[in-house]
Amino acid sequence: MASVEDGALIWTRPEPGTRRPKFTRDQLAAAALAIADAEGFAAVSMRRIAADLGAGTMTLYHYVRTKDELVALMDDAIMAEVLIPPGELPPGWYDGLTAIATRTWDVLMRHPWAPHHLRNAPTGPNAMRHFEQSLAAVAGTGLDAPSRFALLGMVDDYVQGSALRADEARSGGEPTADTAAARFAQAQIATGDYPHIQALFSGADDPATVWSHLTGGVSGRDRFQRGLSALLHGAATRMNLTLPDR
Amino acid sequence: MASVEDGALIWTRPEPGTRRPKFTRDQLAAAALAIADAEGFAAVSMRRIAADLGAGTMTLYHYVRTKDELVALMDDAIMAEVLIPPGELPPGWYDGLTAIATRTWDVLMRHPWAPHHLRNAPTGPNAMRHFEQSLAAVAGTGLDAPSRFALLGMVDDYVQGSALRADEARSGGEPTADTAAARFAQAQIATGDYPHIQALFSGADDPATVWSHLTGGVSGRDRFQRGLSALLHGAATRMNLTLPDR
DNA sequence: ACTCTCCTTCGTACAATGTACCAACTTCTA
DNA sequence: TAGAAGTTGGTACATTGTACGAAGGAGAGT
Repeated sequence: MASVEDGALIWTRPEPGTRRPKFTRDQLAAAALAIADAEGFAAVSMRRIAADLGAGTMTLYHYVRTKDELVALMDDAIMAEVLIPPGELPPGWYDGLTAIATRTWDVLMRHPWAPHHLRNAPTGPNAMRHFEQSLAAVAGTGLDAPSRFALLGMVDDYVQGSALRADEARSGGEPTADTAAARFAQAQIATGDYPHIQALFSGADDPATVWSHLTGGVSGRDRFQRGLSALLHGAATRMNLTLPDR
Repeated sequence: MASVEDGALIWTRPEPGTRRPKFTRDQLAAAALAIADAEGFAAVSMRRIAADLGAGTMTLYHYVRTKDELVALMDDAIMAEVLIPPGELPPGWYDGLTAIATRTWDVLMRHPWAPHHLRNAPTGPNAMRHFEQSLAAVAGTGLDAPSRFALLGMVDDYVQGSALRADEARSGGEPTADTAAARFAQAQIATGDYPHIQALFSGADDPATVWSHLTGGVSGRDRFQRGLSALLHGAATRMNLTLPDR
């Protein structure tokens, strides 16, 4: 797989189209996205995308120089979903950032493989629009540039981390009952070497019960929003920002 | 590549050793870790590890069932670094969590590829010890189990997100001058479609200058700790926790 | 209409990877 | 000294990304 660094980014090269190509880059990205959502990112191979499109494998390389570029296209398509439609950004830094972060989280939950596999994708046009939108949200804070930047970074860190961990939990974390991982954990706890974990799990033998107790029946989305709120309140205190009174 | 799910976890199977094997699992993990640190995770192949160890490729499969298991070993080795030595955990939930999170961040910075590639690794013994240690840190808060769990989750989300983003920034983010990505971003900004980004970058044409201005000359580690502090303060407010007066 | 150009398609081929299979070697036990 | 079983590693195969280059087809110039 070629590096991202050689030559110009895909968005700087015009899409083929002087004659009449069979496909567009958007179609390739859509096909790839569909495969990833349905069967996971690992199922996305050049051969597979081409097959779904009814084309020869090497045809894809007329639209894209490497698979990494195709992944960049996938990333940009997802960033488009993240964008808040023009005019719908709530006023005020707190509500604005909350809206953006929550929407981002929702999108990432729809494409759970994304945070993990699109990590190396270069910044595309939609990622830039997202950044622009984020800056717009904090424009009214009165903060200087470095502080605004830092605030956005903190929020982004938290969103990414949450999405990543939520995916992890879904795909074989503690909740499901009889996985090898769960059995191993049970056995380890039974040794008595982990008193605090043991206390956490006390009162229930069924892992599912324990899990729902630990999460307090709160959905992942609510947990995400609570953490976000804590983070924003903490940041507000440190940066002397006004919180909406509510 | 086999799934993690089939059969028992590697830690439940005894290490070969009834006769006199040439290697130990720890040696495989150490060799793999050395390769990943020196040349990136992509350079870690079974053939390569074996070569470095002076063994035939298939020999590795006597110690490990799949490459995923070897990766699990790598992950567990890193989690060992994350553990705070017994007795050195500072008292108090705030200082305890800060110590654990910071140490974790430091370790992840030493193995920048880790947060990205070890994501699917199953929970091993050292990960459990880490969890136990984290629970110990919040034991004195008086919080109930779900709240303690939520607090740790928030911190973990933030640490993972920060480590991930720090790695991203290092490996070809904005700072470096003349990458294809930087040139693309410059060109986009020049269109005038991104007024807020433009304002952010105003006053300097040199990307490196802009970057150092945006980060305010603060190191990644300091930025991490400030965000962590904001998060912990926000959580303290929401959960009625006592902060150390300082 | 015809040809020439070059845009577009895609079959073949190759290097790299994880790993199944199995033969050979080695070491302990009877 | 045999036999059994633990340990090593060579060969082979399927799967991946993609380089190369031949073939098909649309439009321009005559």
